[in-house]
Amino acid sequence: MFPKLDPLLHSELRLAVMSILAGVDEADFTYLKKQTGATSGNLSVQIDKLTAAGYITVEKGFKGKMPRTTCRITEAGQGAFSQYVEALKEYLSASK
Amino acid sequence: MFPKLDPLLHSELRLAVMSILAGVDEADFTYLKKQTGATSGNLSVQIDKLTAAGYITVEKGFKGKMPRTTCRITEAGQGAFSQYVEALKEYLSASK
DNA sequence: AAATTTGGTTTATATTATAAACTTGTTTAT
DNA sequence: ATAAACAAGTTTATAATATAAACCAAATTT
Repeated sequence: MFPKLDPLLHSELRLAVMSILAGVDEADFTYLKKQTGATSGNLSVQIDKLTAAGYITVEKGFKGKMPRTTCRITEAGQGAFSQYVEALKEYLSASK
Repeated sequence: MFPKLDPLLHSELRLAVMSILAGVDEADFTYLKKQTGATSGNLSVQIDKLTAAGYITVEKGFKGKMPRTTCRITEAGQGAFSQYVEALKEYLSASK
């Protein structure tokens, strides 16, 4: 009745990050930070976890002389996100 | 952009419990346990938290000679659940 | 050239979820 | 009548998670 929710996505900040990345081609660290309102430390850790899971990829480069970390969602990440959304609907609509 | 998700509801088991209670007049401990597949210990703890938050009420009685714990959602609980659902939608549809 | 800002990472702490062990009482079998 | 098994939970311990605080290196500003 209640499907298991992917613990990697059932986290406020990681979900927000995935939600942003799902709708955009790429986004860099500072953009994600601004949009989510997260602290750098928290964001850094959560990005690592999503990367380790293969849900996103991280590319490190420079924008001029400043470091720049760019994130993209992967196919696997898109799939997991969709599945999570579907699973969650079961929880939200069980009352019907 | 991303509203804060009520941490009391952003938990797999508590959300399942609230989801069930939102659609029914009352439900007892064993019913909730069967429907959610949770262990007794986990369920007991999460019910306590929902009770402490005022989201549900617990009534202890007997069914024949056996103890029976009946749970109901409160007005506050209904409200918090609805708000949570609305907030969550922001996360799921940010990609649009 | 000192101070500040940018863009992060690492480490420590607080919170949470979960499971394991225990309790109390009831049925069922011997 | 008594022991064994079961029901319905609670309490306590452990593992996992989230979050914040502290730190670092390089670039920019004053």
